[in-house]
Amino acid sequence: MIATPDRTPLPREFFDRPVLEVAPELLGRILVRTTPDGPIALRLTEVEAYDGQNDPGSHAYRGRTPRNAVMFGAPGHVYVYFTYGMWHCMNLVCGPEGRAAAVLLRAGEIIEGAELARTRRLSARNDKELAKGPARLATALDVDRAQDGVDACTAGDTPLRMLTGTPVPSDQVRNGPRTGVSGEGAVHPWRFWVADDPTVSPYRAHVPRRRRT
DNA sequence: CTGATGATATACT
DNA sequence: GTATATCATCAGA
Repeated sequence: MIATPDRTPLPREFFDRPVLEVAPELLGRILVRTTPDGPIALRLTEVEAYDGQNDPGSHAYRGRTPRNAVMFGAPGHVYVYFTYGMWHCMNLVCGPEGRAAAVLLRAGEIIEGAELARTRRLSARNDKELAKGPARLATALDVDRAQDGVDACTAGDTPLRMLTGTPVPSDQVRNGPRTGVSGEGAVHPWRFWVADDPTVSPYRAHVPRRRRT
């Protein structure tokens, strides 16, 4: 039989721990996005850990900027960045204030509100592709810089909330190098995903782009 | 299936 | 000026 997912919000203490502990435990949790048209719920299947303290791959590695300021704040808040001139990606801040660690939400399964997600993901050929990739996930959930800094742990009228869901047993968690990360940051196997899950994004090693003519 | 390309904000040299 | 925590689309095998 299939257990009913726990709809209790994740407490802030869950996020106030080392990011490498939090990241694998986020798999199987449920992210709820409240929109004017109704809720969209996503079961997380793939994440990556970024640690601003020691990690050259992290946006916070070289210090605070207007873009990454939320990473330096309290755990359990949402950090959203805009990249490649077109896309948004969504993170959850971990560790104590000042630590600047976060988990990038890379992929998931839409378990509620798929009809709303489809209207924002017209190029998706099936529902497994709705949130297969970090920018696709943010697009499907209608997340952009307007949600930067939102608290995902409060019970009020928040646009985004993390619920307990059904944690994935550790023997079902796989890990490997992070996608698209270059240099020394690429050696860390800090990408975590659910074994054999069809909504996990394909791995792509980082390739520097040749410059335009 | 693979590889090339354009879209161009943000941070950095 | 160059690189990037990406994706959609196209050409070709």
